[in-house]
Amino acid sequence: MKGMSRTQGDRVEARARKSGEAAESLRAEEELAREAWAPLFELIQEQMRQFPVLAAEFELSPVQAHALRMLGYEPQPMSALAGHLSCDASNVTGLVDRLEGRGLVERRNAEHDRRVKLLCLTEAGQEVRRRLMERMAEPPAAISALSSAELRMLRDVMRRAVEKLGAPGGKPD
Amino acid sequence: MKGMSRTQGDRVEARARKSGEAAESLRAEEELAREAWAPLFELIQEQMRQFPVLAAEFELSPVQAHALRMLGYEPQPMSALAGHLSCDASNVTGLVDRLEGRGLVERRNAEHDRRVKLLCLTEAGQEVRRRLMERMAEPPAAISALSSAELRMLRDVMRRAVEKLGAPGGKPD
DNA sequence: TCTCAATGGTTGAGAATCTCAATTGTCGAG
DNA sequence: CTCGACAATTGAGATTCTCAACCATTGAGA
Repeated sequence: MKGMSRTQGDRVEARARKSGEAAESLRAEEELAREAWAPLFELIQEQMRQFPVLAAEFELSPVQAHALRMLGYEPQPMSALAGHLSCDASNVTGLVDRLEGRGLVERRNAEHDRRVKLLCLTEAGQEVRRRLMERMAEPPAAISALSSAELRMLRDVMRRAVEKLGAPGGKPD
Repeated sequence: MKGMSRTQGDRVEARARKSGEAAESLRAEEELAREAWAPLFELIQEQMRQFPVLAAEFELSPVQAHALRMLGYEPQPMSALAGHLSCDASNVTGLVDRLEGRGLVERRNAEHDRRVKLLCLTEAGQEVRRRLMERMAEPPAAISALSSAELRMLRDVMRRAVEKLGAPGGKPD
């Protein structure tokens, strides 16, 4: 009921050791989390498998699509994009080269620091991104086949879940 | 295995046109599906981002990890793996070369057809796969932070959702 | 039986993606 | 002003990917 943010793992086990019943209950909850995670993970795998196909609809590689998604908000330095993509900075250079070559992205100099280059979408880039995001917002068959009641539950629970992630990118637009 | 992806949209609208009320209800349900999908998609993006890191824990590339996951059941021909990975057959050759080079996978000749080579995990491969799967079954913080009631709902709804996928790989083990 | 199109896998060319190490230009603290 | 830190780039080398061409085998039909 009170779904306070609860950093699990060690802390949970430490508390659990204080009482046999509590320990049992917590282990049950952990098991429950695994059970809930399993089908979710199935869906994720399926989506991961399809993502390259989806990106190809826009003649983008998976990484390019991901990058485009991340560049939707305000201009970001290359290093920030590298962070979002969890990859080396040197990787981003070539990636941006190709996106820039296609006229989807622009490098601009930051006035406060001449080392950094800010990435922003061009008009064309914004348009492609808009269509891409729209396409990605289409729920897959597995989801849209659920009943209204199920959808409502799913929505509410998942909203509460992602709230706890700190929500690095997803609200605007 | 043709175009399952786009089914719902058009068909829903076609049915909707038959009745004003029904149309409204269906549009509402579609909107609901989008609302439920959005936070789910957030989570998926986050997991996709983390997957390479997770695979690296086992010194595997993302594709290798995915392949290992798919090879858990019975021996499969290379073409089947290509299908699971949604990639060209020629791609699988090199991939399997490297996995075989590491002693995780074996090519065996199928007796019923001398063209096909069946892929099976070695002992070492099974062990790595076991640990990999165990690691992937750990729910992320966003999920395990939910309450028991929420987890139960999520589990039940998601189980019903993935049932409709035909479940190509996920039960055994 | 012989032929031949289709199939499973491999090879080679070429592009994109990735990491690591080294480089260049810039910033900021001592 | 100097020096370590930082942003981005470059270059080498590995992996992943697609496409086209290829080889061996299969299965079916003349």
